[in-house]
Amino acid sequence: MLDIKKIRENKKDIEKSLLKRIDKKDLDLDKILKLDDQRKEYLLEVEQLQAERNKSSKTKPDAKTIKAMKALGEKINFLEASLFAVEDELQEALAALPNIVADEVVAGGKENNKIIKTFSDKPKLNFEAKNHVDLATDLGLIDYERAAKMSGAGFWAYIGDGALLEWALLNYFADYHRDNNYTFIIPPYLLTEQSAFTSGHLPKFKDDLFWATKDKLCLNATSEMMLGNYHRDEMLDTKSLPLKYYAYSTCFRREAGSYRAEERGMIRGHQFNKIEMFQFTKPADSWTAFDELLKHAENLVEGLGLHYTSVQLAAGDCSAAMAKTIDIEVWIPSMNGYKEVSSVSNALDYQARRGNTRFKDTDGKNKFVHTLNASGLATSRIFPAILEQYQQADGTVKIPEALRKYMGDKEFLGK
RNA sequence: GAUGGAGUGGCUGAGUGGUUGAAAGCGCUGGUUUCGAAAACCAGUAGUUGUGUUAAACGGCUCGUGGGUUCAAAUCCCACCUCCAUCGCCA
Repeated sequence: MLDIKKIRENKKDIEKSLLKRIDKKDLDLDKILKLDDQRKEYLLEVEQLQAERNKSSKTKPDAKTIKAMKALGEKINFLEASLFAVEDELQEALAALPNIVADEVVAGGKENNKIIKTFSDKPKLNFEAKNHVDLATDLGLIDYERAAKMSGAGFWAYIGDGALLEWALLNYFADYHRDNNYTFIIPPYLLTEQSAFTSGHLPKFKDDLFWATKDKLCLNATSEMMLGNYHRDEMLDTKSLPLKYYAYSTCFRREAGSYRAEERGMIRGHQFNKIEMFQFTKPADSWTAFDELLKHAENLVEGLGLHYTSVQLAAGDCSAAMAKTIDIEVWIPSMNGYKEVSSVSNALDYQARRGNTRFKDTDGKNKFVHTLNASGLATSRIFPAILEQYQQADGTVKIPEALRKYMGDKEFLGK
């Protein structure tokens, strides 16, 4: 949610920023300002009448005043109906606007994304390399068939060393964040409609979420949904900022529609595990925090020795709430491409405004915090990347050094 | 799931229709006193929003949330949420 006051003050700048990500025909700030003018007009009128009524309600009024106040009450109700209608319309129009983007974010869609960093090289596989689905199945790490029997397509079960590898990854991530003094949260996995709305996933992603309709709850698609709500309607202690969290949750996504053949296996499933980093900062500190989160996410992938690129997204490819996003994409040889393993984003005050999360600044004014999030990391693409990038000619997979201590010092999968 | 109780300012806690945005205490801030401190005493101390130059001043709204009754609601009515207690159920 953008600040109507800022729209009023910096209309030109905001317009210019928004046009980087949406079409001119979808943008009408003048209409929004006009609605706000109208809102104020009604508000003033209503408040004046209310003041009049309050004055005569201080003491017991006589019969004549009661009659007059009754008429006044009806007038107030009538005006209020108009006021509420305008307020709703304004709210809806404001909610439909995406966030502004940072200056350095370029206009346009995916085609304008820019690689800003490349780590390591593509591994040289001087033999007939297998894809991760075959590797996982041949090595007995993942059971796709029985998972489908139990739960249908789009699910898998980790078994044996596969489960240990998954567990090792999560431990490796969690330990890293713990050592950086982030606070660990294991949130509930089901959330209310209100929370999904606050996190910005409703109404847009309604069909991408799993619903426990009887209880009016939905399964979280990312713990970002929970973390964004964690301090909803709170006044944070200024001294406590920045608040740094990492949360583990299983994530559930309907991913309705069929997958492309290349997205077989665990590249895109209904359920996966992810640790998410999240920060609540003072406005002045959010870009420093952004760099920190990016560094942490990159360190995690680098610690596993995986070849990846960091990509700065163009305005149209960032999700609506985000002012800037950098994706970390890991190399999946069998796909001859890179797949996202982390998305590092700064929402500025866009989410905080929706969630009403504020702090009292040194000047005594209440201000909205800035929120940032970054995966740190999701396992479901790291796992395949490890299998494929670390596969050996004999069909085994070398386990990245950093994970071995979580797997009984095992060196190879399949040996 | 059932029954009962509760939800008031930073905290504790009064308040069942009319100058109550809210007693009192605690806490906090300033002052008096003191070499300094404590104690005591005095004064101040909710949020949000609107008009206004982010002044002064004035106004609206806010006693869990949302509706309703009334000229007037913290106070009466309805629904919901959360917490506590007891009972029931329980992978």
